[in-house]
Amino acid sequence: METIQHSLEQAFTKAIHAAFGVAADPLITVSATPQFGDYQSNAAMGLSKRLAAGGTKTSPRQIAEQVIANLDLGKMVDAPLGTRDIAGPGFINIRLSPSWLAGRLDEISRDPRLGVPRASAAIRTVVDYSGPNVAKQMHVGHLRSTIIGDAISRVIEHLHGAENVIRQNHIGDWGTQFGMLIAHLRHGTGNSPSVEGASVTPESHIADLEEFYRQAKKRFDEDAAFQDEARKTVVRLQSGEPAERDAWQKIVLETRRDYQPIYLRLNVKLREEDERGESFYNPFLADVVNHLKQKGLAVESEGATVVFVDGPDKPPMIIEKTGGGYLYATTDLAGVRYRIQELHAKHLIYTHDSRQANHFRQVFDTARKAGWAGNDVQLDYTPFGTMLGADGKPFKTRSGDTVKLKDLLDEAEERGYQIAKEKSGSRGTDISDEQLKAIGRAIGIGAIKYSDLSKDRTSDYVFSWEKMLSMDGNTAPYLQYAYARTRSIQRKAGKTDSPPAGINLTQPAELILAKHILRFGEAIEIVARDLKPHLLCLYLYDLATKFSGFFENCPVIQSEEPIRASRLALCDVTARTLAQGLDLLGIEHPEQM
RNA sequence: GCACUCGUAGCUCAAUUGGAUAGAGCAUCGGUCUUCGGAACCGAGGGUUGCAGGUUCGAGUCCUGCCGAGUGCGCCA
Repeated sequence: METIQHSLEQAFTKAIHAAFGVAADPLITVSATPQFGDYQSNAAMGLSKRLAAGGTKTSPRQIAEQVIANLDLGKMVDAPLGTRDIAGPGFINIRLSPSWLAGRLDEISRDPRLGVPRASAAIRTVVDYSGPNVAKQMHVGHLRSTIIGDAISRVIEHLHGAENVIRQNHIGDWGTQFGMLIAHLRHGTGNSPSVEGASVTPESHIADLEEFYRQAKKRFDEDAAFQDEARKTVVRLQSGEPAERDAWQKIVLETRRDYQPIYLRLNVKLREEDERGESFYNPFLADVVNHLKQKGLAVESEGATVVFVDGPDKPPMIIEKTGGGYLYATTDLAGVRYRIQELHAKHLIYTHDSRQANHFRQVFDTARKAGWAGNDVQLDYTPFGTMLGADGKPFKTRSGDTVKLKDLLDEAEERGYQIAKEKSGSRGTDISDEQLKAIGRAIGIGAIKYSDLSKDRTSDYVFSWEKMLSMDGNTAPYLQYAYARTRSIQRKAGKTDSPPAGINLTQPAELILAKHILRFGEAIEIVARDLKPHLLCLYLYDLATKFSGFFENCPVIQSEEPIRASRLALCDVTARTLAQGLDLLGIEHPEQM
């Protein structure tokens, strides 16, 4: 099923071509205010200029007139457009027919995809996100990448099919820090992590490793001889020495036990098979460097092998260190090549924080010049800002430490549980404690994810429990509540034997809600185009708000048939759209709250 | 020093590849309703979109300069 916007685009493109013999984007957008109708075409002004450049001077309004004279919108409108639909400098306003909208909504109510079209040509996409580090617990620094990357993946899956989206968890399981860690392990400190002790719980393992990491780092920073030893150890590890590899593997396994449960709690789809850590690319790195050398892109400089991406006078990208050893630029280059050549991806997306902007710009630029990423491959870096505390500084614990993700999720679930308990108590309903905990999880985890996803990812955002758990405004609980209300109405209405006789839109609030439901596909397409989940949040918030308006003004259960059936159907499509939207964000939606 | 990102109402955030009169929530103030889930509704005030130019029929959005905040910048990732 096509979106309304796309149908209008086709009709207008045809009309423009018929009138002027040119192909032009009709620039169809949703109208800002109802007085200008539902959609508008903004093409006439630009077209006037374009035709003037070709020697034909025509005013935008005249152009608009000729466009609508050639326009056939069929039953989408009650009457063909006329001069009264041309406004301002040459906007063409389109007011859709209520009966056509009702018929359309009827179709969508029977469509499992709710009017969201599949991509016309499926494109295989790799999404790189999360990327926790070995020997460390996940902390809030990983949160945004993990949930934004997952939401982007889900949306693209919905359009291009799950088989065309490959998640890649580029974990930090390789690199210089392992030289430090292994060297520190070998020298012994009296505080070595008990990486072999089966009697030790996974949690305490990780806690030990973190302390161990701190000690190793301290020693590395203070002791020049130790630094040298660490560098040599990395080289031995990277050339596959068994002793080093053994120590390394133990550390990796311990870390994995920490982050997989976190993904499950976050309702994030990353699994162990999505893992392609830095170590995975180890066998390809020498070849990557050789290839770049052969292409003349990589050169020796001050003992290292580098690519002067920005010219000889600017700091280069280092791909091999003095004395051997590769860096994360080399690994990412190998990743680009692997994803294109082996995974056959045509679209690579990297969801990492904005501090990596320069890094990815250099990697992409080099991958293009090296010939790995051709013109048929799209490379996207989708950066995001920092999570801030109420004080406007990076989010930390009161003592100034980074917040562990596990602790954050514990608190979210507890706060969600308290809300669920309080609300159910005030309503006097009978819900088991187990159910309350499940609802509390949905609320708490949903709130954390939604408060992040609902903001434009490029800017920093302020973390606030109070705001994200509010029942008012653009929050997860508000949307979850709206969903629960739709389901509550349906439950109260009981089973209706007769299938809905069709949807009728008579009240303004019904029409407003219906029009918005019909835009779901457009919203999803925009999210996929801009890779910005907050636009989906915005759509869902508007949907919930418009449902609320409908709910206030249009009695459902108390209405007479056939209005009752029509409104129940409206509730049902609303519910399913909310549910589908929240699913695409990876946020749960309990049947009752 | 160079580069990138950002600057919108008191606060937190929107504004569909440049479109018409810049919108929500919170907070503030005023009002309404014997409720299909009060976790309600209606209304008001609040803006020179950091500043100054420029491009355009049209700029919060694009360009230049300045101010302010953040981030990155040869052997960590």
